[in-house]
Amino acid sequence: MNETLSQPRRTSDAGAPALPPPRERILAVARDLFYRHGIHSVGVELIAEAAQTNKMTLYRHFKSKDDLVVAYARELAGEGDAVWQRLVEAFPNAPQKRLDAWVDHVEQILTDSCERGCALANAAVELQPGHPARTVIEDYKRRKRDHLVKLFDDARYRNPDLLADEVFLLFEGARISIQCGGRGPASRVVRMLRDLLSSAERL
Amino acid sequence: MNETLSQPRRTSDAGAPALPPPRERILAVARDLFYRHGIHSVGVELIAEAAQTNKMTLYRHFKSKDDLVVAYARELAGEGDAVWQRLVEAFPNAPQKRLDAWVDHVEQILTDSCERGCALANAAVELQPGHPARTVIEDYKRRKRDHLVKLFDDARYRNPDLLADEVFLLFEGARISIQCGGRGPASRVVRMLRDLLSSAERL
DNA sequence: GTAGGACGTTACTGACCGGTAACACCTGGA
DNA sequence: TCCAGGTGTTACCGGTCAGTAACGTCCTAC
Repeated sequence: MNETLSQPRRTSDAGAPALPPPRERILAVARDLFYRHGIHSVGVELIAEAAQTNKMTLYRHFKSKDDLVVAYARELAGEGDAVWQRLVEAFPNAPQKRLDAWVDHVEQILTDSCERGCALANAAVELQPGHPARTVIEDYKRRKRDHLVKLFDDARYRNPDLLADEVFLLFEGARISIQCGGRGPASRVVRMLRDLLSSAERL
Repeated sequence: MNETLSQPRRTSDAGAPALPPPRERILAVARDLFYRHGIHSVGVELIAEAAQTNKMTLYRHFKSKDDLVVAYARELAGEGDAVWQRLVEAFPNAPQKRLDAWVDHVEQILTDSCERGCALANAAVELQPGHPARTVIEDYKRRKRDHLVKLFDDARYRNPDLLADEVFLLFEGARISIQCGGRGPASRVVRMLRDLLSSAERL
């Protein structure tokens, strides 16, 4: 009845790999399952078990499933923002290189790990308008579009706003179309981007 | 106990507006509710009541909710195909006019009634891979892209495939972005389309 | 007018799921 | 040594939802 080691070990004293704290494990698992199967299709119990913990601990860290969903959206948005920050830090005074690096990044996203498109867009589809996570998503998408404008502005394109819209929509369209109809059109989007950027007018 | 007129009248003998048969009412309501609130968020009972009927009748016309979802997807896809068919019939030998009419149609879709983006794309997001409705959606999206290729080919564009991909992705991106972040970028997509088509190379 | 088919009504089942209570356990620190 | 906080375990509640059974009612066609 009295099982030793019923509680997953975090300290690495016994050769067993040290686990991150439960909150991190839960978020990591939620991220994977929400993305792969959708938010509505994944129950909290499944998440807790996959995170090697249980529902009670989950509810000690998140007030509700909706709260977990908000944290999920915030994490994704935070990582997206971090990408931009790293890009700016890596090329603070070389906007063209920054732009090239961003296109490479897009290419990598679209070829690896994009089976189900953009996780935040998918979440927006599943979540009713008014859900607290939706503002997180909408704010992030606006920020992303603004980052693009700045990127093209810094790279001295003539029409950064219009160009940003175009690139933004192409990217969004590529990811949504990957999951309904295959990679056909999306596979050529990187080539389109490069052509578009090389032929667009500059100051 | 014995209510007269408990069954909605279909015959138009008493001034009451004649109702379409139950199956049509159910599909019409499902279409509205699935689109506005998402498939998972709408129960069969709600659909039946909104269609002025009941769950039993619904299950006499559809084997299961999944079956209803498939019919929903098929209806949407069928209407999309009908648009193309009408376009071809209206301008059988005037590809340029056909193209212009299609752009007008896109403009109309994006300005009216697109609050929640593309219903089929949303359904694909909500439905697990392997759901029978997904093949309907994927086939339709592929067909749509092929129609675009033919449209640009008929209009004697130099690179119909690439152009079709570009236009397809812009349109898809516009609709997904409308529901996560507002109409900002999407509001300019029609202008982009016209610019793109007028500046693309022709034979 | 009668038989059959389509529809309405009520009630129910069984499963799932979000969320909570109560209690036992282990660990680290004072 | 003992306390406190974080965690695990079990069991449970209430609600929702897909799907079904049984029966009554109406309309239509013959």
